[in-house]
Amino acid sequence: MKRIIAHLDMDAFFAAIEENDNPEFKGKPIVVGADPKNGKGRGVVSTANYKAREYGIHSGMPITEAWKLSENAKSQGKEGVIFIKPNFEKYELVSHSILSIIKKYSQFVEVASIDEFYFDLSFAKSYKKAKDICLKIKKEIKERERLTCSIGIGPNKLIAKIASSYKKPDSLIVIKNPQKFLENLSIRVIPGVGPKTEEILNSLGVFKIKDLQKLSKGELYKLFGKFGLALYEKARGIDESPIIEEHEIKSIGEQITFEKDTRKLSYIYDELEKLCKNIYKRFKEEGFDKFKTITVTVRFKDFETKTKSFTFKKPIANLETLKLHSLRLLMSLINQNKKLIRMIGLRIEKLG
DNA sequence: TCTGGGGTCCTAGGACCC
DNA sequence: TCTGGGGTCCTAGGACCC
Repeated sequence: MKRIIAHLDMDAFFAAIEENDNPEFKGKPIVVGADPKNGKGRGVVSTANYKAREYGIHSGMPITEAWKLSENAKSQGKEGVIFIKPNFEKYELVSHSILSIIKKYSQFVEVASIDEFYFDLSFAKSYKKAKDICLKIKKEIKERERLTCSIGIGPNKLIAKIASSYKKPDSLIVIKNPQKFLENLSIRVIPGVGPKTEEILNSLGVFKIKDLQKLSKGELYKLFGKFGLALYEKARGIDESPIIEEHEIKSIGEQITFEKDTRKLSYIYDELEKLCKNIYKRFKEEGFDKFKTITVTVRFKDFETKTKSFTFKKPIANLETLKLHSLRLLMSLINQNKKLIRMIGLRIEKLG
């Protein structure tokens, strides 16, 4: 049985929602992300709308850099960027609405992130019919939420995913011949190939997927281990991974970057206590009542990042124990050196 | 003035058990 | 002349994704 898989990716999701909610933003460059604080803010761009992308702004970029690009644009008589803090509760509601639309058309849906979904359309039996279904989904999302999305359709999740991002925004692409489709694409479009893997492959003269296809399984295994074997398959458009309808929660964590690097212990303790309380609250809300492992992270001024974790012999259930042990782990990390601290984080795992 | 916050998965060495 | 060997858990770090 040949599968037909679709991947739906919302276009500039957070920014598009904000545009809809604030008609006065229409047609203007918008950045959802950290507060730029006149060029002194800490954090990055979460989503830039397409107008802001024309200024060279993109997600992941330091917010200070986006702010500078906006100032430059203003000095050239162009419109300044509107900076907005993200409202995840709001985006979560829209995400649920999108999911409910997709579920009207497909029984098997995977929520890959707040703005990405995989779904199975094998029952349609042909790419033609699968495409018609996706056109209807796009139309319904447009009518109900006034948002556009890009959809890729192919024989598996890998191809569907690459296809959905091939011609954003507002696209719908069917890939009938994965081999040919992949040939001239950059290795970077393969999920799991990030900056490090790209650099290693580039150094071997591998830039496009057709170059990658020339490396043997053995060579890739030597370079990347288990991931290398997966890469061998991906380069050929092969991917048998299933649609996962329910993702189980494996860990719950939070982190906070301070406005200014500090070593003021009373302040750092207070922040750690807040992390404990928030995480514990979410842990309870998710219906868990036990955890076994605590991991504390400290990022120093120079960005060096250390973690320390501790696993209890028996599962733990109370907030006081979390506070006590996270403080103990934090202290041992802080006492490793005298550097100012930029960020602290806390995560609990082995939930039950 | 660089570099968020929420996650998952993998690796590698050492401990420990049978 | 010998220092097994496989499985699993814990810990720290790193790559990657949105």
